[in-house]
Amino acid sequence: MPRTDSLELGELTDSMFYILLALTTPRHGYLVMQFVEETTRGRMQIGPASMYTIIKKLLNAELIEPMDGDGKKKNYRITNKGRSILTDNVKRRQAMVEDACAILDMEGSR
Amino acid sequence: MPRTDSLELGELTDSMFYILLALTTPRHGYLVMQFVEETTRGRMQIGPASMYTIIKKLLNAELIEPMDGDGKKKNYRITNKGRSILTDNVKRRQAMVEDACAILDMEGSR
DNA sequence: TTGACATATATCATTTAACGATATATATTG
DNA sequence: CAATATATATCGTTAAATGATATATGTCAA
Repeated sequence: MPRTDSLELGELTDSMFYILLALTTPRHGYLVMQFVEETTRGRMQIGPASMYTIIKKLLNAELIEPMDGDGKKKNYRITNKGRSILTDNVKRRQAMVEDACAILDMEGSR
Repeated sequence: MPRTDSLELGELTDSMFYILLALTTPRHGYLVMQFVEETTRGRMQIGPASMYTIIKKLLNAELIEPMDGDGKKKNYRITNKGRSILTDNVKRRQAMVEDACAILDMEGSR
């Protein structure tokens, strides 16, 4: 991950990927953490340190934007730029699975 | 990725994933670099620094093992443990794509 | 034959990513 | 009222990737 900022290349880490996915619906940080744990059925979980660190980074890169915010909760949602990068990354990951399936004996990508 | 060693959790980074995939056929480092660039059609490339750093790590974790070695070339191949972790990681990545497709409007995972 | 380029391996130092630990504050509920 | 859940935030550390660099051999064309 290092040496070059992954976002500058449009590459999302796994954590960024799921956080962006969560923010296709407006949510605040705590809900995002829950979303990730639920939709991955516990496969992946993101704690507060990672959460808020990454939120800050995604805001900075304008892949998400702040919204209204009810009380002290801060809501965010994905931007068009964010959505575009997210779909690119879905395709990139899909390609990885297909590459692997072609080389291993595994049946197609689903 | 930090804080906890990804290999101890059986999680492969993208680079490790492709290097393991390359070593389903015995190859030496330089060929692995070429393999990655070719099978990803340039999408991903791994330079020598990453290559040999990761090879060392995969050897250490016994996901790959050394072979014969012709002259100064050092050949490696995936172990059973490595293959098992690789297929787990294909499934994990497939699940990510499916999670994303279910939430975005994208058509199924292929 | 010599200079350029490809092949092949290796290490160091740096940057970025993830995250455990910890702190703070409010809301809920038993 | 105390415990737990909700909610956000930062610091310091560990791990991952890699640019730069070094070395050595092989190949091939001018």
